[in-house]
Amino acid sequence: MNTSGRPTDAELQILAVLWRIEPATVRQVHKELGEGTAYTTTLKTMQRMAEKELLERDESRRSHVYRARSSEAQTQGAILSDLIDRAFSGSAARLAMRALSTRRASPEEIEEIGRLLDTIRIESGQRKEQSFESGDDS
Amino acid sequence: MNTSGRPTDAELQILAVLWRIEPATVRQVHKELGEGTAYTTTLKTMQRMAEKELLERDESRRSHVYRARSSEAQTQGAILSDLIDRAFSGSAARLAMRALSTRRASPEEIEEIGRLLDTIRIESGQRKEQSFESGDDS
DNA sequence: GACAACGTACGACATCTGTCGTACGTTGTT
DNA sequence: AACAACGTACGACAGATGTCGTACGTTGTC
Repeated sequence: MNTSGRPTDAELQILAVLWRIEPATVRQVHKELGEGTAYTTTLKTMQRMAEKELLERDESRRSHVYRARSSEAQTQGAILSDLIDRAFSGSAARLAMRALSTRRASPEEIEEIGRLLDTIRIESGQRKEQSFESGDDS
Repeated sequence: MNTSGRPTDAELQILAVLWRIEPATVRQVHKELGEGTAYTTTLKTMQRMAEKELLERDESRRSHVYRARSSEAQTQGAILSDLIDRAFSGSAARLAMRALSTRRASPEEIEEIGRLLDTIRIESGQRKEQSFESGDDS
């Protein structure tokens, strides 16, 4: 069974669509997926996802309307957190570097990451100053 | 079926061990995994991995000796590349930032990523200069 | 040589996944 | 009213996965 509530391949594919057009009906999602499979396949998967609490659905209309229960960020974070523990010895940085080394990012994105790093430095800097400046140690 | 040759949970768990102590016998791997499952479970999984070409084994000794066919870096890269496409619209940077925002990294690691960013900047800078600085084309 | 240890090879399962086909009810159109 | 469209609910399946138990051969030890 899945270690966490991690979505399967088919589920993630559906979530990716919902992250773009949410909420949506099965028909809409199926259309977005390119209709490479039978409509009932998408339907079934979304129903199972609703059972698993991955999606929530509004049955007030004839065509039920679905939306993800967790935000895109939360889901991505959960997937990554799981992966970080299982394949990167618990180090988010290792995963990040591996991703950046494996797939090229645009200069704009590189700068964006640089800014994120600055933010993180400041955040942990707050804490750091206390043990840095003060000459005491332990 | 798996989109790519992505290892499953149990397989990744075994790979993680091999990345630390390679090569290794089933017995060793099983021990490292904490023996939470039957020995034959680990054996079977490793045999299946060998069939799938995820592992290669040396049968010259009584206790077969296994090792990963792809390096840790390659495997991690493959897993991430797949995930980048399926959940991050193809952007490695998005994935990296999500990881860094979700799980805290140490100051040392932050600096390490900073240096990686510099390297990437230089690499793409090489190419850039030509279309940037020089007014001529050749 | 007899017997316990240890290793591999297999066969078997229960689940989970991805996929459909079919049944059946609701809406909308003539 | 009659019928085509459209939607959901289900049952079914094949394949992959995670787990074992059992069978059987090899290695050491008394």
